[in-house]
Amino acid sequence: MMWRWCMATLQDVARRAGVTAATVSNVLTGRVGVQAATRQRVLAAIDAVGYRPNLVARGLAGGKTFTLAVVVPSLANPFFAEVVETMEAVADAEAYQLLLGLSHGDPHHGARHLERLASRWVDGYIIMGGAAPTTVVRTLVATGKPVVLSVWGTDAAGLDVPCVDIDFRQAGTIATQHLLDRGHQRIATILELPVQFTRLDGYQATLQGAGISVDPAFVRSGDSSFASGYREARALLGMVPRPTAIFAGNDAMALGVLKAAEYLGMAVPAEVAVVGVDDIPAAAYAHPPLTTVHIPTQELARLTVALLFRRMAGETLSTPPLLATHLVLRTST
Amino acid sequence: MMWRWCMATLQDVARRAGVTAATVSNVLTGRVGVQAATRQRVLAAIDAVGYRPNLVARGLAGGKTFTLAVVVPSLANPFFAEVVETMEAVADAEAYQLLLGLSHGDPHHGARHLERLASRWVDGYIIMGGAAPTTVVRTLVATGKPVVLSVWGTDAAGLDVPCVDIDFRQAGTIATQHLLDRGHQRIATILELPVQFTRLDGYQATLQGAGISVDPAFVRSGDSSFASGYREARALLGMVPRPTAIFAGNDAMALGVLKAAEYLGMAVPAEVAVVGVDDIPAAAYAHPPLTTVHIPTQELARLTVALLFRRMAGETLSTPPLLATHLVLRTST
DNA sequence: ATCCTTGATTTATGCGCTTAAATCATAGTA
DNA sequence: TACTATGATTTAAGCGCATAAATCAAGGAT
Repeated sequence: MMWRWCMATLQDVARRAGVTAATVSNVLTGRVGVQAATRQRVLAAIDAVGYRPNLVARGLAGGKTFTLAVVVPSLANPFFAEVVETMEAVADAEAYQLLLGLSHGDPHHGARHLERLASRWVDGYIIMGGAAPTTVVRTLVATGKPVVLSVWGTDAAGLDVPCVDIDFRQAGTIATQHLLDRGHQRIATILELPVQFTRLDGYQATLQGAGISVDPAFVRSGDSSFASGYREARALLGMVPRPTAIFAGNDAMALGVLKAAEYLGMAVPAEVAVVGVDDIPAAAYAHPPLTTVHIPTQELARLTVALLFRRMAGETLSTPPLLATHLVLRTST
Repeated sequence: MMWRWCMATLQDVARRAGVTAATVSNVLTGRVGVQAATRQRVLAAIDAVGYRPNLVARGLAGGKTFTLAVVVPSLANPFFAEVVETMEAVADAEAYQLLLGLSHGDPHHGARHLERLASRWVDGYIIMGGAAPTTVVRTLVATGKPVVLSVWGTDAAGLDVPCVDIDFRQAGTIATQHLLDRGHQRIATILELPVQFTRLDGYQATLQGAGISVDPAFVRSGDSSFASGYREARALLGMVPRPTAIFAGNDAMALGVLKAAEYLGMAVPAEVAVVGVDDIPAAAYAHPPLTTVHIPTQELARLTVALLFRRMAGETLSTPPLLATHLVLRTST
């Protein structure tokens, strides 16, 4: 027989207090009234033996594990790291803990996580950034388990799940409009497609709104990495006529653009203006400090967890409005 | 009665295969031999009903939860984020999942996490960067539960726990020696004390080894943030005579130093050389790209989890040698 | 004094699984 | 043929807790 690290059990407390386990359970849960005197004895016994409820047993008996699953593409991305950080704080305040699942970029990996998480009877699921295939999410939702998606993108529409998301179209609009306001006419963009499609949409609409036709050659595709930002910027800045401003789909790529400009000896923002999206800490330290569209990560995290709790409480809820972004003006534009 | 999201149970499988639950359990665990024919029927039944073992019940019955606790100061720090990322991958390969606990900088908060994690019967604990008070760790260890510390610093010596750590003294030596090699004589440092004490030690020893006396005014104290690096660098670079090189205890502060130099219009590395510690992604994007001492986060994560698994398997192990660091030469020196 | 109501406490059962011990079938030995 | 050893399968018990149902003890109304 495997040895258990002997912690005191309900039985131990009950014996010591001269009552039955059920009574102890009652004072603990408060579901059923207990006389003041016995409650005192029980409480005394509890801290006499140093009793701590066993959440495994409690989970099996009650069907509630006080665990939230958070499935995320990666923590190497500071955006997700920050969001998870805040989610943990919010969950913690409600005595929940997070079971972490990383897809490391492979949705099927995320799917395997979900399967195992289901075996664990987690109380609710948060799935972010396409960390699992939509079909898998659909079947998970079909089981009736509480699920909330976050930064899921466009294909969440068909799903019957609340999805907390950022208004990335607005981000594209804000960034592009800002560059227009600065007097730029030839504005290029580097985006990870199709993920950042809405950003492209905002970009295109804004240009067209200003009566500027979108040059397909000015729309480049990256993979959200610094390296791809650098590579595409090198390409863009070598064109004739070259763009005078670049809107990058995220800050990592924008930093790559800055580096490319530096490499080419082009002054920022004099010769080329750069704007990113995210507002990661490194953006502020960049050279020059990066103008970027701030994404409200904390608000996103808080809202996501809050919705999940409401869903767990039985509410049927719908997708909330997209969270607004705003420009953080620094000196790269 | 609370409703369970009805998943198939062992009973269902057993009924369908015409055997008892124990037999199904036997084919699942493989602990006891099962005849090939019945095994086939059981396996067929399993995927006929779509059975998934219930890890909660399994945990209660078997005392093993396939869960690892990871208690970390913060994910906002990219160092920890990267480590956790790798730990997750390693644990995942062994079918373990991570229960995340963040102390958000307050060890007592970490302690509360540990307490709750104990109630969950997690199979093992990884505690990093002083995310819980040493005394609490000591009592946890005393219960016999598998614990491995990581980047714990000096006060782990008294504890009877393996502690995976980085040779930060070496990091200090490498950085300082590199600056000496570059011909610098007046080398200042910005460190978070007492956490980064060993770095200071390496710094001092190296200077003394070179016959240079350590000027106390050149040793400044920061809090590992960009802002503190900036602030202290402003102070240092205003001194007469001013230092010609600055060794920052981590990259965030080093980036602050770079920014301060830029603000003061001082060329890097011509007028002041800067070296950091960590090798975070942003270091490569900095202006100029930051020379820094690389910390092997992946190796750290892998080794920590590997040790924990060995400890969980019953081995009694001791603290492994400190992990070596190495210089990443970029253009800030 | 009797009955009923109300609230406190206990009894009993089960959550889904593991596992030691018991039972059963089969083949091998004398 | 009877008997034992071997391996497959089942039975039984329990992990620690929650909870519905049963029991018990008072207190209030009649």
